[in-house]
Amino acid sequence: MTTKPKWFQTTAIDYPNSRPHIGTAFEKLGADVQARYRRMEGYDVFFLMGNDENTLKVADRAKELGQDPQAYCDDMARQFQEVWKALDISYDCFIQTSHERHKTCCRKFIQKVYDNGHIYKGDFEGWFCPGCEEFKSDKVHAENAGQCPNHKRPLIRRVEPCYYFALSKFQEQLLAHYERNPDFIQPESRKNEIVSLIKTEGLRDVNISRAGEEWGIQLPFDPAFTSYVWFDALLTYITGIGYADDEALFRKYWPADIHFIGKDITRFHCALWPAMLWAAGEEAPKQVFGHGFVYFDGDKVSKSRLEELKKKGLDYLLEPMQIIQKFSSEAFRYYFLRECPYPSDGNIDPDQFIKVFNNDLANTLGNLLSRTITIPSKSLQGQFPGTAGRKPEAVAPEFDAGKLAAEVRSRVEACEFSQALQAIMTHLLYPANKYIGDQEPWKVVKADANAASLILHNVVESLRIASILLKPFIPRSAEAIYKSFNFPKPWDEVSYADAAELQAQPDDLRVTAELVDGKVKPLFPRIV
RNA sequence: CGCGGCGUGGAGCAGUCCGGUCAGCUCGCCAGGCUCAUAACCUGGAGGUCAUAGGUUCAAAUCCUAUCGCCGCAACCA
Repeated sequence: MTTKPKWFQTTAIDYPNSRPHIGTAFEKLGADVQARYRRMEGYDVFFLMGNDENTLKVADRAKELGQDPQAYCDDMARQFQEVWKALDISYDCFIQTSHERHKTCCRKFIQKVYDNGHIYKGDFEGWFCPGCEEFKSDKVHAENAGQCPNHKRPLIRRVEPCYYFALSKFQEQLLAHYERNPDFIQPESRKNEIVSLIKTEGLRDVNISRAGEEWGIQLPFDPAFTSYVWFDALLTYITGIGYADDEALFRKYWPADIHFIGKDITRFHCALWPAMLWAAGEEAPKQVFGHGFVYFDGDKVSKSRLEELKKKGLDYLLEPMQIIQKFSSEAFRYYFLRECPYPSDGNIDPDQFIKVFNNDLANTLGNLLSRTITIPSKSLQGQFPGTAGRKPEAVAPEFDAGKLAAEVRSRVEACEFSQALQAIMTHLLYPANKYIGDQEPWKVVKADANAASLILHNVVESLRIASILLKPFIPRSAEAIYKSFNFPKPWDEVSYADAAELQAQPDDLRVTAELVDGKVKPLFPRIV
């Protein structure tokens, strides 16, 4: 019995005070490609997602709507998962931080950190707004002439007892960790950012308690306080794999292989989180990946921008569910993965969306499938005679399946999804379209059916390779392409190794796709 | 001097880490070919001082310095 290597990955947990938007979807998409790729490569994958509910904003939002906070959270969690499922995000577990399972985990963890002597009681002094009932930073105080920007009332100096996590103690250990594990923070620009932040500003101890709040997790050693959101939010990464209730599962999957996060929360994941884990006697995660953001036409999507888009009828582009309904989940996935370089920022643009879809998916990939199938289905009884046992030929002299598979593989592992897709297009699918045009099988078939069959065989092989390489990106379409022919290897068992060489098949190839009038239904109907 | 990113033919980008094989890709435009295919496909063409100015080098989009312009984060928006 061989044991599969494990792969544990997470995405950032989201605040459910509004519906999932385009940016959160972007994060899940990249993570999903990684998870699907790892599964294909034989990893035992655990893909964790969830919602971060123990924040006052959530409680406030529920109150606004006249709902019980828990009911509100559960409903939002349902809505989030609805979107993720529609997008084919293949998560294994969805955590809600307001659920008891998570709270048990937090208490156990926080108690451990406390017992290990990394939490101490002190005082917090700062500028407090009675209207907001919260402390404001010195910067807010300075920039607003001592007034609360929301309430336009003077901020008052206030001191209250609190608990601190001794983050500063871990500063040197963190810097040493980054040094020893150069891949811990990806991409590299994020790492430079965090290192210089720590070196110039230093790490201060963090106030991890909030007083007098009902919504949240009580500190196990002092129920008068609830936990600061970050101190509980990060713990979802271990809750989901059984930190408090399934030791074996936890030991199997921890440490995480990769945490996908937005670049804005890098410091929490790269500094606070490893320190917390060490404080509780656990290992730090192996890697934190800070992806870029999605902008609309080069700008951030602000409230005012949203109003403007609504007037133009383009606001649907910000609502994942509406894009999926208007186009398809595959179109959605492809656009973002192709157009937005995951490590850096990307753009959503309605015209570009249609261009990318039509060019890559409709004209190149979908059309290639159509033109490959029509000749055998109309002239050769759906067969490709003479192909049994024959090793297909490359569609271009410079095409090298092994090289392409290796490139796509390394791009995917580095989360450079747009480059992976570009490589598939440039090295495989564009040449395949050119090949079929140059060889003119529609003419050849009139004189020599077998010769035409062999030409098309080479194109079918390109489609087979493309479908496998594209499987993590557009799983449904890739499957449809693969299953358009009688390849003996089951779809669920293909891996990138199967795409790394031109393969002979035992039997003559045959069209197995559903046909109407001798033609396949367009896989990606052009958007006009 | 808070931190980070970007500036490449009309548009959007890749290439920059590890200088030469680089000026590449998609769209758009012009001309032609083809007709198997989703009015799809293929070929050719026009169009670029690789932001600017210096420097290093036999050689710079690529390395160094400075300048200009745009953007993001910095404040619980991923």
